[in-house]
Amino acid sequence: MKNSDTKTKILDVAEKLFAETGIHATSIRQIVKEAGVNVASLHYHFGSKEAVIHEIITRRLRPINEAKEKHLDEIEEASAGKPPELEAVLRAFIEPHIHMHKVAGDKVKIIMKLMVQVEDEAEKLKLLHDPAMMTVFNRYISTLQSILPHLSSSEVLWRFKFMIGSMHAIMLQHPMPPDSPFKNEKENTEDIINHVITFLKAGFLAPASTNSSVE
Amino acid sequence: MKNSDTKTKILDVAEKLFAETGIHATSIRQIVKEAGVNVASLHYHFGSKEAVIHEIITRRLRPINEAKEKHLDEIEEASAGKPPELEAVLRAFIEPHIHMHKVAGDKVKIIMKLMVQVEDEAEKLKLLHDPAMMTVFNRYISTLQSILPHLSSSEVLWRFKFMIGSMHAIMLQHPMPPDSPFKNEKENTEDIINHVITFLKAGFLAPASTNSSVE
DNA sequence: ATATAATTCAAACATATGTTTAAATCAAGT
DNA sequence: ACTTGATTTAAACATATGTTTGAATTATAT
Repeated sequence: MKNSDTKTKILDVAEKLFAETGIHATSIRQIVKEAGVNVASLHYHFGSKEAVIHEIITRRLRPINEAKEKHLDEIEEASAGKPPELEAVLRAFIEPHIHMHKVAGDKVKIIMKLMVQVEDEAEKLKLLHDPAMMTVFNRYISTLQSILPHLSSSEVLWRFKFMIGSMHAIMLQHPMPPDSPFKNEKENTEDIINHVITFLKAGFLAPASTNSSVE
Repeated sequence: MKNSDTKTKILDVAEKLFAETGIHATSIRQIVKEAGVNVASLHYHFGSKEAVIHEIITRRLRPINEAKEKHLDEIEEASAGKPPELEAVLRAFIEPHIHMHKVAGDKVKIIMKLMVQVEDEAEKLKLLHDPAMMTVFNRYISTLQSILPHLSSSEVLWRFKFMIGSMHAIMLQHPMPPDSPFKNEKENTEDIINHVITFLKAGFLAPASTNSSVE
């Protein structure tokens, strides 16, 4: 079927160009040229450039969310009613991202950037409010709360956000300047996961922060 | 002096519009219209739209970096040769950001987004490699390493990056959907700082993560 | 008051953009 | 072979974009 051939070719090329040049700096003409298809063909299949962006993001995010959900299912089943291990929950949440990062390489970088940019754009694409994604988020937050009952729900949510921020830090690969004495050696995926899990586990297990307003 | 009047007016309006509509979705015609100045006046003062973006970012980032540097100077002086307290170092790094967040409000949001977007754009603006900023970064990393000598320099750098990611999480204010049962109550600045400091302190104090490569 | 420089302005420039049109080509079923 | 619907194509469309021009205006200093 030529149909899906053209569609996936457009998505693949667009994703690559977005990652290289940036989303707005990439025109649909560049995309169709490198993909070897006609400009009207893109509109025929997707309807608009925005729809292409949307599809690129969801295509990557969907399997991540499914993996996250599946992992949490397994963990909950294994722990049989009792709150599961914190580390297991953190790994379940983080590994799908890092794994995708490993498979898709720098393309993931643009996904994260796209999400930031998309949030920027008057929220025309409400990907971040995607119900499937939010359902998974809420499940994880609930589980974390059950593991850490002494923390207020607000504090659990903050720590959850810090976790996402840390993951972004990994995937965006904030650059250090070439002349900086501090560099990350080339580490394998497992090492990076260990780094972040160690850091986050300690962070989540920290005692409740003092509240300035009460007393 | 009219000069600085027009310049700052352009910067103020541009910053506001970028924050509302996004950087690429905002044209210089919108900017000059709302600022009440002529389109050529913008080019006269700044030379290009890119230069405006650059100036908006540096204008906000400069005082933050200066505060960070000043705080670290004070801490080092007070500790007199010995490694300073971890919490003091973390507060010195984070408070200037949060404080600016308090003063500039949602405008800060766009600064963070701008930095992500700018990094996107073929790195024409190399703000993230700004020497002043990197010097401060390196000083903080060195100080953290001296406090945590048992950690490899690579692990210190990772935790430093996780800290930046957590700060981004605060400033970008990752939205939760309106119907989510999990929300952050309206908390004051001090509470948020306490949340993140508690989290980060525990994370930095975590033992070294196990390395998968050496046995 | 006059000369010089800085600034503002309306208008035009050049072009890159996302999108649409309508004809041509291809695929599949009868 | 013929018909129908899906797909691809070249070309045109409409317009929004950042930028530049050159004259007009304003500020500054002699």
